[in-house]
Amino acid sequence: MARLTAGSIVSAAIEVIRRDGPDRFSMRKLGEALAADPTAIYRHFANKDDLLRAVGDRALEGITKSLPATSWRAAIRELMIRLRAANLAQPALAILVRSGPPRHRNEMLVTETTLAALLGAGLAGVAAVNGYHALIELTIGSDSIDAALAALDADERSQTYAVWRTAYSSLDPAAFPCSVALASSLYPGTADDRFTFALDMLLDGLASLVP
Amino acid sequence: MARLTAGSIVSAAIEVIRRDGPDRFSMRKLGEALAADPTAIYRHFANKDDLLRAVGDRALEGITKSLPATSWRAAIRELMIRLRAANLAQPALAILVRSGPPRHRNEMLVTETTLAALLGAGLAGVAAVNGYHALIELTIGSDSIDAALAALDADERSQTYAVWRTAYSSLDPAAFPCSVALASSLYPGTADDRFTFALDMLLDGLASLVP
DNA sequence: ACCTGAACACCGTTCAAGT
DNA sequence: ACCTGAACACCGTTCAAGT
Repeated sequence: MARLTAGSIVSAAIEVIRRDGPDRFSMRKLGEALAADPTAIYRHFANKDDLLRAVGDRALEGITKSLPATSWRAAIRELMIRLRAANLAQPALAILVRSGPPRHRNEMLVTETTLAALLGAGLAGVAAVNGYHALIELTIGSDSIDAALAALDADERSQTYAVWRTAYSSLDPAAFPCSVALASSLYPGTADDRFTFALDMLLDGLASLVP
Repeated sequence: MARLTAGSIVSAAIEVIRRDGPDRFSMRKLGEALAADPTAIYRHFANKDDLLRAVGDRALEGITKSLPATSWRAAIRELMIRLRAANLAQPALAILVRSGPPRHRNEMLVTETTLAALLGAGLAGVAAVNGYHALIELTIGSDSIDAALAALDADERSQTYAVWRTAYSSLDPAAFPCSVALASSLYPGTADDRFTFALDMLLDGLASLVP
């Protein structure tokens, strides 16, 4: 019925993912949301991965705008925090690291902005590239770890953490002394807090490369 | 026919994953490998996730044995490199970070050994816990990024990187100057090299917390 | 040019029935 | 006690046929 375009398909996909969660997203459901046959989507995207990558790029819209200009470090820190937030809001997209070449504008802008900040800090080209890859590995990688729990509401999430802590505290203290002693401290704060700590530690390490 | 046990199911699953790749692993295929009905597996494992977690733990067998005793840093570095290697060898298992409480011995040992090393370095309990989470986020997270390419052979992998570099080098140099200038340097070395660089940077950051 | 609909080749999981 | 087999409720994708 409705004339399909790449843009309208992406918009509908975002809505379905938001409504049903990323695990329950399917081409059949997307077809239903578009009031079109699911297979019509294949005229505009090669396959589901191709579509999800376009959805992912839409989630990065504007991500490199108005970053703090105070320091290279503050700019990168904020960019990675935004990248993480975008990924967690649209999980299972694995923006920027899917197989297949990078083809979308916003993911390219993340790369460009990060490299520019590291070069601006005074890093040599090779060090800047290594730093870029390290930041992406931590940021995108941690998303894939946290995505499942991020989908839960706050209550379920803290219950989950409580169960996990209990698992560590019930271990044999002779074989697992540190785990038992620190069980109640595990999973401190929010997943965002833990990511930010890791990011700051990594940035500390990268800062030591600045001449 | 054959009497099924949890252990024999895990062994058969490892063989099927090794043979067909993790994406093509299914309960039906596992049933065939066991010469049993696929649904019989549900008598021994609650679901596919539960089974894969047990498979993952088998891949961690002995992972904390004979770590370097020279320093806390060397021990953790080696442990994380091994954890990454185990994850990449059995991808899609996301060892240590699946939802559901940690219940398996080897993943518990990774936690215990890491916490012990950080406490031994002189970190306070809270700092040790934050450091542990940071290390796991980077290590397990980077696995999930690299798993797809790790499954390719060396030739296909270097071709893939070449295509990605070309995508960056063909950008408009006015809008993407750093990406174009550094395109040929992107994805340097192996994915293992890039992970090790990131790990060393993170360990540098954590070392600065040692009193 | 664009969309439909049947079809192919699969999934994970449940549950009544068998031995 | 343990396993089978039918069944349910789905998947992604292809391709000949329609408009």
